[in-house]
Amino acid sequence: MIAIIDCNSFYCSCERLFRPSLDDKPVVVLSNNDGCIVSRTDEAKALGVAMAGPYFLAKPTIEKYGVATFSSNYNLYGDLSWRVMETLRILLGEKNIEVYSVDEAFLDLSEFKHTNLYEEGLRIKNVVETWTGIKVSIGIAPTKVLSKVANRLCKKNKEATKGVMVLDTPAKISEALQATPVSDVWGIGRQYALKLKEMNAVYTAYDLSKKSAAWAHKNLGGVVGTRMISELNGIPAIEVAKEQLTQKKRIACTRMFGKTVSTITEVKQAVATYASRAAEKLRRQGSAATVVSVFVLTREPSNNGRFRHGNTYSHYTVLPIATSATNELIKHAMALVDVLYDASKQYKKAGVILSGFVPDATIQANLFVAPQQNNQRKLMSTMDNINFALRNDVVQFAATGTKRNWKMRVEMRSPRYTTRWNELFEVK
DNA sequence: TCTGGGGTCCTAGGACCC
DNA sequence: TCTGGGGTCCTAGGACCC
Repeated sequence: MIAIIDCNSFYCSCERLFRPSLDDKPVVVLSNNDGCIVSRTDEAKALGVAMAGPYFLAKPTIEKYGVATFSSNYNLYGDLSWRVMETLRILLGEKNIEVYSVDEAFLDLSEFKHTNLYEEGLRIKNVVETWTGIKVSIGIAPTKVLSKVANRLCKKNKEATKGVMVLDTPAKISEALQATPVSDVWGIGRQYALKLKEMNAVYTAYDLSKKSAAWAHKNLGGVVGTRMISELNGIPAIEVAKEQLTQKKRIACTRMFGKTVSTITEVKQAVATYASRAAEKLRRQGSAATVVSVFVLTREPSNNGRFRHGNTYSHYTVLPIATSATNELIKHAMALVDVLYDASKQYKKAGVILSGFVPDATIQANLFVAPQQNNQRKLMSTMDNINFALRNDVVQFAATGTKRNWKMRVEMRSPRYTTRWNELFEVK
């Protein structure tokens, strides 16, 4: 059996941890740039605050009811996420946990064959909540997709389930599938939901489970679809990952600008900053990149009242020799901006994506690089160490600029209680 | 006026090889 | 002269996830 453990309204729960007075009050957390609502509590939901909706639309409701509102504080959430996952590792053993996202993990429960899984779920939930202060819900079933179904239902009915639901018989599974709209199945997104609706006859997860594998292969993205049918029928087709994927295949740093910008200087400063950030992540995982790509997103005039994204323009460079050096990567990224930039346009967003990774060690062993490149490596690691120790990006490349008009807004961020000494929680 | 960011996997189709 | 069939690798694009 497989469990999915999921933190309830995770970002909001993190904020509540340091503001217990908000425990039964509505709370929302905003995305970067204070653009969208990315987390909301049940109380905020009850007031009609839309999930993933733009902040400015929800603002009247939020102000009317005095909903506590926070900008994203990723340092805080990352640290609390680590505490939750560490608790699970202690309880179940590292090899039985797959950390799926910042607030979710799959657990392989095959070692608990002979115990009462509902009781076991309650126990895990209890320990996590006691040790970390973060409330969680647990769904347990024979497959990942079904555990997600269980998790969703137990969240919808916290009182009766006490936050744990086990689907361990065909009858329970069938009942749960009938109570789940097909659009809420893990793996069915907007496009597929629309397609299934147009095709008629598939409204619930149960309806979908009765479709053939061949049908799903044809209509739901090939093997992805056949796996889905198998999983819904209780036959595992998506393994719990045995080893954590620590090496990313692609590293991106992209941001909306705080306001639209139009000069090439501003675009370049932003892109240089993102390249620096991406390069740091790259070095942290011990990789070097052979592909640098840059994209920019423009602001388009008048959208007729309907939201529309601007157009994106992207371009990439394949490097002759892989590198992890910030200055190298910035240099290539700057050349790409020169290609992409159009003075007649206004820009809302830009991003840098690194890919084509090789282990950084191979660079060291390369006899054909000039000796300066090895000095560069020392410079990079010194920079990373200083920035890590002081936690404030004190050492930077000049190309990233000093004024930074384009920097995103974080107007309502709470203190980084657990990761900055000078923002520690204070007790009188 | 104001709509996030960072990933993954899969498929189709083209280029190239023997 | 005959121009098949199977394999690999790459890229772009589409779908999904939280």
